[in-house]
Amino acid sequence: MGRQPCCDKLGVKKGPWTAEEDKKLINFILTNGQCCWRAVPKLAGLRRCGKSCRLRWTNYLRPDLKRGLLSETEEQLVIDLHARLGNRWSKIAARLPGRTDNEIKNHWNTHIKKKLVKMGIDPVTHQPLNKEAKAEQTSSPAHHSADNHITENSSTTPTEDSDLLDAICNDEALLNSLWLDEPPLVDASWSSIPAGESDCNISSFPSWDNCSWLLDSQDFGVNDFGFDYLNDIELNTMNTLEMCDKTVA
DNA sequence: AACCTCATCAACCGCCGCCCC
DNA sequence: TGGGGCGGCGGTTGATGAGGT
Repeated sequence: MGRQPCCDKLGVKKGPWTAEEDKKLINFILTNGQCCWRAVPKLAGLRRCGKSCRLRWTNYLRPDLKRGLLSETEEQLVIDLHARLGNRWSKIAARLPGRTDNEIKNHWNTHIKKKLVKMGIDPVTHQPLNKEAKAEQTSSPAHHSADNHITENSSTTPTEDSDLLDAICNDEALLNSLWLDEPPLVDASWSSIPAGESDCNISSFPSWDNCSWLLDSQDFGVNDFGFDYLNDIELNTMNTLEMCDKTVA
């Protein structure tokens, strides 16, 4: 029936990734860049599906990922974007540098949904759950009521956060662009590497000269520390650096 | 200490749309 | 132009840990 599976199921490993597999995948992408995910498992020596490799990389190993809970500003932004875009997690994630669609989706399902219900807002429609809201429904778009509720219930939000959110929410050009396939509005993490620091042969990546920290500290994203830390790490990771260099060479 | 329940999140599955031939 | 291949997306699952009894 239907289409063929994305990869040969025989001999394809599933389940959680091991550190060894992560290393192989990182090394391969450092060397070759992101290309032809289907071929990656074979070339990288992994018994994994190409999709699995892509997912592992984009959701966990990518160096520009933030880890940890979403900040209040990010959460508010997710709520507002969801009110306008619905479950288009990738579109929403594109507006939150360092966050993945999977992460946002998970956070939505585990935290924000409950939060909204607690606030009396339907997380699907962003309309008030009580009936008196029905009149309002006819006169105002979904995002307006959601905005109002969120604003009313976020008295603890710092002023600058509100300003940022307002600026984003009121920027019609930005919102319109969400429907287009424009590049992210803000994604400094890939472009913040000062010129000259990157000797890497992967032009679209930030500097990977000091990448080997990743092999030992994969549970953290670059943004947990800021890029400056890379220089400090360099001194402490010379041994693993050598390993990385050998692999690249 | 042992068991149970719930929450979290990494990973998988299947569908869709784009691109190329 | 349509069929196949591939990447990407969103929904869902299941392993694991935390908290409660």
